[in-house]
Amino acid sequence: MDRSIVLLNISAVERETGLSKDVLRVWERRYGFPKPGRDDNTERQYSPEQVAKLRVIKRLMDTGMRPGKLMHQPLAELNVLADTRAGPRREATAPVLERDVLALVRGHNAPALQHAFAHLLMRQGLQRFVLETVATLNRAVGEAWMRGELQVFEEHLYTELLQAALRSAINAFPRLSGAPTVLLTTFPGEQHGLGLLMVEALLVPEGAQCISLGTQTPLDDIVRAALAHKVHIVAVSFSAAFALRQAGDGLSELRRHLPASIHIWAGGEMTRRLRKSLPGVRLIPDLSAAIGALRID
Amino acid sequence: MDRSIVLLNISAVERETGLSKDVLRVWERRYGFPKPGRDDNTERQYSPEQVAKLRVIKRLMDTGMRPGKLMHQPLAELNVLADTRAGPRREATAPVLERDVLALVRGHNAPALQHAFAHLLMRQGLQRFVLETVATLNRAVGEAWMRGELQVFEEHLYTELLQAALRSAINAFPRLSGAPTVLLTTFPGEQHGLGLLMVEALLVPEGAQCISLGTQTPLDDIVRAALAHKVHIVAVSFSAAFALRQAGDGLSELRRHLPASIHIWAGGEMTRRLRKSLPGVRLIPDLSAAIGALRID
DNA sequence: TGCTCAATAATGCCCTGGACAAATTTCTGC
DNA sequence: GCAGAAATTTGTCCAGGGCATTATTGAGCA
Repeated sequence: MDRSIVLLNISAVERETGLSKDVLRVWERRYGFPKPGRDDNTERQYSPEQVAKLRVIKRLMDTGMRPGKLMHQPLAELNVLADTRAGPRREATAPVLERDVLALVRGHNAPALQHAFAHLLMRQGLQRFVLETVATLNRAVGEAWMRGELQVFEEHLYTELLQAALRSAINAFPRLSGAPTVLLTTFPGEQHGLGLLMVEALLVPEGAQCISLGTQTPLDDIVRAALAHKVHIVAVSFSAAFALRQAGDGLSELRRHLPASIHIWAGGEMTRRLRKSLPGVRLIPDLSAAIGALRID
Repeated sequence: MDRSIVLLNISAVERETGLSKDVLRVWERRYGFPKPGRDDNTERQYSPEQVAKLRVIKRLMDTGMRPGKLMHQPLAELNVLADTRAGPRREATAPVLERDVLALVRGHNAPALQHAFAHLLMRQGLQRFVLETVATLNRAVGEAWMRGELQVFEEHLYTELLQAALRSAINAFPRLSGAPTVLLTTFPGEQHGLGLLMVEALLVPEGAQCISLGTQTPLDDIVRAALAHKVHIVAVSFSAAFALRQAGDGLSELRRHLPASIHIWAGGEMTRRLRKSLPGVRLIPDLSAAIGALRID
């Protein structure tokens, strides 16, 4: 009853880390971590420290590392790994912007952050804003988060304000008809919609007509939607965390059920980890590739 | 390997219906439904019909019905129930709008739908648009969906275009400082952000300063965010599907961890089903109540 | 009749421990 | 140095049991 806010049951940990109950239990069995305490009813109670470590582990795994190697390292080691993993630190020239924006995020200065986005957007134009600024900032925010320098709510605020800015800018474009029509969405289980918005922001100025279904559209609904809207391209976005297998299977399914005349694009962080190539699916591991692909397809 | 798109494994059904694997298995054991086929490896394979029925059942349960009663009714019966449950059909006067909008949704006419939203918004103003039009349309869409008259992707398009329209309109308001500051978000597990946007659309014209964290903010991050941003009010939104228990527990936790000077609002469909009152939490079962509450708090 | 409180039933969620397939890594022989 | 086989790692599924909470029913009483 007076359960403290600091202890989470297995469902809560599943929600917060994205690791299924089965995985949490089997890790405990196999690796001895996380080994949560038990409540009166012998049910698992995870501490915030365990959850924090789980989050870092999950994030590292999303970049391709394997759990067996990570599980027993102390949090500090993991953070070092995360740093290394983050790739060579950006040179001292570019990061001014990142540093400033991160400072606003960490300073909880919502109005200034909103203003900064609007300002940059106006100065650079929508496409350049997305390609140069947003892509860089996302990476910086992701890395800061991985290093534990950013709280969840700070990342949420960043994402939310950015989405608002992009949405407004996109809506400001007149909706052209004709040109290629693109259906945008994610698979069930993929909650991150920022990628969709970024693609839309790149394509709309090119004259493409984008129809976004938001996140988590069931596979057969994607098919139905593509046919109903007579789109030329179906673009699906995946964050780094998305399960490789599920993505591959799903994309093959899509390919099998869509007429060959409809192109399929798969974009987002995850696509960089895909080993096998998927016939009939164009990988867009890089945002700038989207514009190029549009001109080809 | 050549798994057809029509058969789903238990994870997929969990994702698509929101019913946990445990629940799916225990229902099968107790009620004999859903009784999926098995693949070569004796793993459950659910048919689309079963999933459709599960969706309807879930939806009915979200309005307070119990599974034992529903499980053995044929789909047709369930749809009748859903109809009844939907409350007295709106009179023949109002539904013109709903009928028109639903027709656009079902006709997959994205440009016209977008235009309709923009038009109504301009004519009515943001607040009236939300209170009168959006609230009504949401109900109509929800009911049509429950009756199986709307596909998932059609509902997605509706939601997405509506959110885009609201977001643009909200952003067009100058951001005032001073006035009460409101933190908006949902609990982990609640993915529906439309409610947040609707509240924001009501409050911003009143001069309130809204800080939205988007959906699914962990509890302690809500607390940290509220303190960091020095907000006066924390507003949490719940769709009908949200687990009553989790909501009650979470709200009590929030209340315990926030200083008494910060008000807590709980809104959304779910709050209509809450039995016990939560001390220190203001229930906003009705959108129009939000504006009133703002003037009091 | 109507109402309160207790007994009973319904329901969701958690647990253990086993099994297996897919993916990855390591080994082996050329 | 490398292809292919063997071993290991890892995620997901399964069965069936238990318990706490919530809803419903029933009994006694005003």
